[in-house]
Amino acid sequence: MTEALTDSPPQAFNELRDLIIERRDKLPRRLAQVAAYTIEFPDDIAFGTVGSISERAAVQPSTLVRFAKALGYSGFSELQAVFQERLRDRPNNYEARLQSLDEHTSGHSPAMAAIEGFSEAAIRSIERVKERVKPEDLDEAARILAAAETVYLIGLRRSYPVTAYLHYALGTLGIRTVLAGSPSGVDREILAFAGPRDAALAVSFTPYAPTTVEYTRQIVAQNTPLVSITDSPFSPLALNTSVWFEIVESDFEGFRTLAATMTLAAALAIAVAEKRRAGGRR
Amino acid sequence: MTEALTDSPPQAFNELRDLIIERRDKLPRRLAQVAAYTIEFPDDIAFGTVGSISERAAVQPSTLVRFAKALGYSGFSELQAVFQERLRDRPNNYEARLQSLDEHTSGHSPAMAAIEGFSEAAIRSIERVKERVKPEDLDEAARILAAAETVYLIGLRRSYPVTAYLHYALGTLGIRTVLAGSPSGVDREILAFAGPRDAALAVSFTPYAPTTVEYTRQIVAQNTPLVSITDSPFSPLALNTSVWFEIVESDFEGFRTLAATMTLAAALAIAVAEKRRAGGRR
DNA sequence: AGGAAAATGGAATATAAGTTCCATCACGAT
DNA sequence: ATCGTGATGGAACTTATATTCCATTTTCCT
Repeated sequence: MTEALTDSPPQAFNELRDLIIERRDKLPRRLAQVAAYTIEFPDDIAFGTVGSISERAAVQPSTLVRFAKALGYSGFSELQAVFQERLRDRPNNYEARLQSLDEHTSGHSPAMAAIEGFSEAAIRSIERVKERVKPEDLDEAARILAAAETVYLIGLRRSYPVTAYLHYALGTLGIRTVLAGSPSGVDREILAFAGPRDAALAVSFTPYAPTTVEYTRQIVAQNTPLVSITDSPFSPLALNTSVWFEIVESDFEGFRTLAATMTLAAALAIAVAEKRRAGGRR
Repeated sequence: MTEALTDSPPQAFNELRDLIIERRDKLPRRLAQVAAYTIEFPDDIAFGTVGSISERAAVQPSTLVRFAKALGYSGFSELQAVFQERLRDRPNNYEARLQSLDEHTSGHSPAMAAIEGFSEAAIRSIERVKERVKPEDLDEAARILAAAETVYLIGLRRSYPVTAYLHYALGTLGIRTVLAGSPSGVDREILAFAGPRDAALAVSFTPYAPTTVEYTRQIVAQNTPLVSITDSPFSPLALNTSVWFEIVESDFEGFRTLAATMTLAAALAIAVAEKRRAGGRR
């Protein structure tokens, strides 16, 4: 059996990469060839099979196993896992930024760790909004809300701050809104006033408050156009809705911020205001 | 054999995603369950094996194959390939990513410009929080709030969503809160109950709502410790306050999001909860 | 040049993976 | 209530994958 390393092989891709580069010229010919291939086509290592990779790298399958063992892994699969980790859970864009965040985090007070953790989660979430929200949807939502005489805002529990914000934001922009979910408790009666010439905006995340779902049903039944913000295509709000947005807030220690949702809400408010200005008064 | 589709199944991830979402509610129970899992954990589909995925998705291995076939693929492996493509050949280096981001930005609809603009503003604001907030301040604020019998939350207008969020967040963490600023209009009387063994948290930004300023004066006069979140050292809230945080939300076209404030609020909530847990009950 | 040690290619093997099949179950129509 | 269709769970089967083994070649030292 080939010699194994005394200490355990790297689990992080970057370390592994460094190790391969460092060892490269001490390795025998075929193994060096594999080393070069792994550095050049890391994605292929992550997804390929021993057979397919060996073919493309022009070596024998057994050579790949040897290579992994020479690096201290128990077999090729173990080495492959490291290459896969690199591609996993990568929230597309801000990886580098987040990584530097992680480095800062360690060694701080628990309070500061919370700040860093939530910042990281918030930035990720916002990034995702940018990627996922379709311009057409935003335009359509803005059109609906801009055309409404009154906008009914529906949001309970965690979603309530969002509707409260929109209540404020749309209010300052001269758009009449009615906020459901406040402690008044007469929401149903208020929502009964909504008609086809109004519009409603509902916000709800898992676990969806039954009341919110019920309200949206009522709204739809009254032929009032509905725009929703929710966290999954399978959310009850995503059905029967004129337009809906998917927002996935990353969590930190099981707790979620509202940063991304607030960002979308702000954009929506501005878009509505612009539509109103452009489309003339109604 | 199960029915196959007439036209070929999607090779691009986004199309596949849309297809799954569209078909979701027409699928039988177990297949719908798989559908939800694939949307929620696409990375797992890309890297897992039929065995491991079926275990985590709580279905039989055969169900995964059925799911793939129901979508028109020849088998699970073919569907998996689409999930892998999504992760392959993604540019790693930071600059390239940012560049592609910029390219997306320009030439989009005004609606999308709003999303991009607010996202940028929000991320910048959050990063500033990270830099500016002092760990000692956060610790001290958490200590004050954790020691309080009741936490009084003061926030009007744009700040109201923040206190509403804290009302919810602290509530779920088992901390008694009273929310001022809601439409009830009896805030002053409610705040009169606050004493030295309680604490208050006030949030206010320019232009500072006179009512908020007045409330904080009242609170301080009653010897209730006060934590503030505001946007300038010269804010009326920064004076006479036990601890205060400076949050500057970047604006986009004169409009401000609450992303950074929400992030700080979340961190504060967690920090308080941890202090409570660590420090025993009072 | 001769020999030992290491490296290599390729076949053999054991393991794991994906797929198929069938008995059973749930549900809707008659 | 009964029948029939479709869905489901789980075992059986087939394929392919990673790993091991060994004969052969290469390398390097004396």
